[in-house]
Amino acid sequence: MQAEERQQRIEEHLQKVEFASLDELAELVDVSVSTIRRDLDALEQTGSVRRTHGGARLAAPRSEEWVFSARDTHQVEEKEAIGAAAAGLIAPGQTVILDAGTTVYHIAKHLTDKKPQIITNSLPVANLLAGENAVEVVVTGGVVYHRLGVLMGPPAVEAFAKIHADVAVMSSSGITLEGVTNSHGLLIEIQREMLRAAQKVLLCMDHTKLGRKSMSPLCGLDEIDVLVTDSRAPAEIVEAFRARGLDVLLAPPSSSSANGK
Amino acid sequence: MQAEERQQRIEEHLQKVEFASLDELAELVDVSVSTIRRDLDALEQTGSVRRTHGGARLAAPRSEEWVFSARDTHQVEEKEAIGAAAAGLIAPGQTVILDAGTTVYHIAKHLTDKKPQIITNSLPVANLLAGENAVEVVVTGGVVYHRLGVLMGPPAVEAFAKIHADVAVMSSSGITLEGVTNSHGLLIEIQREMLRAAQKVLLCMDHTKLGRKSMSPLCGLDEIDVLVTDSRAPAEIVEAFRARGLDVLLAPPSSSSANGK
DNA sequence: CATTTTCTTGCAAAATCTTCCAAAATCTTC
DNA sequence: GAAGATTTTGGAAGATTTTGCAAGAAAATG
Repeated sequence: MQAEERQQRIEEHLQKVEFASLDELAELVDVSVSTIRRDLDALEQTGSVRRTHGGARLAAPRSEEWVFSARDTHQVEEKEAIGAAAAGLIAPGQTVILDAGTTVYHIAKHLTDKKPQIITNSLPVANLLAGENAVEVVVTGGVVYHRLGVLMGPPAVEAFAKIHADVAVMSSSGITLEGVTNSHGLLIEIQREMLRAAQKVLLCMDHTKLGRKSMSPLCGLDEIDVLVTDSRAPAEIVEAFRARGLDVLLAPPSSSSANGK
Repeated sequence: MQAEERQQRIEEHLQKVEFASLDELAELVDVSVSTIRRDLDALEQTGSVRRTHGGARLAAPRSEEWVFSARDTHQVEEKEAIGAAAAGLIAPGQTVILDAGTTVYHIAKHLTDKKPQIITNSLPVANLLAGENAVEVVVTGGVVYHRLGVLMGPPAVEAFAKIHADVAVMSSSGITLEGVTNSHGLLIEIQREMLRAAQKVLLCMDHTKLGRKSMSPLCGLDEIDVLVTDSRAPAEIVEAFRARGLDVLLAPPSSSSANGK
């Protein structure tokens, strides 16, 4: 069996079981544990799998960007770094649209100093910022989509249709040279209104989303002003985007963090 | 089993039972108590779990982290009792308007069995019910009022103006024979629309609010269908309301309570 | 205040990781 | 095809981490 085939099988297996031990994987593809170690190292480089002691776990179960959970453990460091970097692009007092999605949630945490006016359709974000009284939060109406905490439906669309904002901070589940795509079709309409309402658009996504294409097309690259991603983004993809005139900001690994074990 | 998988299982278990002893957890994942201790320390670092003597509990039991829960140390038992009693007046599948305010929040907790459709302008309520997928939650738009998590302003008013509901569950800060009053002037307009939209109106308030009058008049007694209060309500006031044709429901002290402490 | 339970700390055994090397497989080049 | 170079694989030795246990400290219980 080829190395690639093996790694693909490992990845597929992890899709099912979420966690697996080295022995389990070694038996699955019938090679030694040493080889499994090397395969997992390779898979970790691409970001799809994370090593643990004695085994490995899936880096991103499901199409997680929209599955909101306070204890989201996937690419947390990257998202934190993206959050800090993206917040640096917001000027104090600006009117900011915040999309739903876990990456944007991390950005929201860094915005309190800027005393912004926030408009959002994300319950978790509204929740997070509602306690800060330096921040004015406007929530769109809509039906709550279970698990995600996103407000959807006509009221949400209309709310964005009526307003104007300085910046929109958005995320999606894929971007290629052909444009930006999102896995969640029902959100597309709302996101289009966000794009329209904002003067400047920041698209924030961790490196695993680069080069990926998902179900529904959202917009072209020309509608994005800055793509904010983390420093593990493959250099050639970043270059390709830059060549197309897209401004790409690579968030440096969190040096600010103090919680490093 | 890997450390990470173990910790995830512990967390999931705590999601269900809220509290667990060390022995219970040790048996669940089949390791020694020492290891459980270390796992819990790790989980506590991430903030998802809180250690106690002899066990652990969920760090954030639901999202009670709302600011208002801090001031909500008053008449909690009464509010719980009112919550259970008022929930009994709601039929399965009904469309229910939920007001903001701590008393109504307690009612929301008892509604999940009824599979209702909820319309609310309260972020804490939306938050609480967003996780339940038997419940459909519609949120009005609006500006978040700090501390309370209420959505206010024209979008909130309009949202209620456009709809119709079977029941409105409301609260206010005072009721006398002259009518219902509320201390928060900005909410009055929204509450008037709730009254108008609903076919049946439940007014829920603990006994300390009876006979009190506060700043802004909201409506007359004839617009209320049932007043739900706790059993410590003064008998003569209750009689007076009943004499005026108002239906008064006295919630019995919570016999159901098992969460001592 | 005595008893029981739980917590901390230190340590040794077990499991796992890293690094290195030789055998096997694959690829070049002729 | 064959000889040599390169890559991949499996395994072993030593370093590192994790685990379970035990003794004394601290806390809860009545």
